[in-house]
Amino acid sequence: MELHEPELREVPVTAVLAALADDVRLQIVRALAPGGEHACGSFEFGVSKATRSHHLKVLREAGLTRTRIAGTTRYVRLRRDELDRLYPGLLDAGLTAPARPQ
Amino acid sequence: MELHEPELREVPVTAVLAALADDVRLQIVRALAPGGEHACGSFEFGVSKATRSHHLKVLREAGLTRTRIAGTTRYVRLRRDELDRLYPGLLDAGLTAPARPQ
DNA sequence: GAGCTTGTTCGACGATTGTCGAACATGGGT
DNA sequence: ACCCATGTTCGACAATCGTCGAACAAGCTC
Repeated sequence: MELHEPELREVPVTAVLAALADDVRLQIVRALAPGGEHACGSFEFGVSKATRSHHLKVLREAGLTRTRIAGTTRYVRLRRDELDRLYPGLLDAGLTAPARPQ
Repeated sequence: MELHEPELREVPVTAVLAALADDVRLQIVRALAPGGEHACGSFEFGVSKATRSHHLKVLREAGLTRTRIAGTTRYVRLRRDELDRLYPGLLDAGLTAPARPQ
């Protein structure tokens, strides 16, 4: 299985921003933010697993996450260091903002 | 004429991010970034004026810009201070990144 | 008032996006 | 070998988005 994990600097900024501009994906990023690996199946955000798989693909191809395959499960982690180096503050903007206004 | 210019904290982060996740709008923001007011018509980015008007509306309703009406022309400016206070680093991420990778 | 300039609004269109169930692939267990 | 668990991929669908030309609105100038 080939996983497409682009270099962050090769991803257009608009693609990174677009990847973060979705509620479900932002929830995934929030869950990933404290660090460590999470199994894909551990994300329970009220969408089907097809949809979840789609969102994880968007995040990965935008250079936001990295995925490790172990047997049948896949572990995802945030590329925080790279993100913070290339776009300092961007991640924090999405993380610290209230999920919903007010 | 009523212009809808929401409080920034009342705008979902995803809306702010989505507003920035477009090439034309990012070019507008870049042009606005140095400061000062720009007439709407001063943006020449290869789109029709209908499309430009649409993008400026998206930016305004996402809380990114403020518009002053003077006669038949409208002057737009970036809400930089508010943006930087609420989402430090977010604007810079979009501004400092190369328009196109490489 | 006539005409020009600036900008918005109104369909319309094609493309993209988020969502799902179903089918498929893969790698354990027993 | 068979089943089960974990994920991906494949249509399909509705909704949203970016785009345009045409029509409209409002204000300036002569």
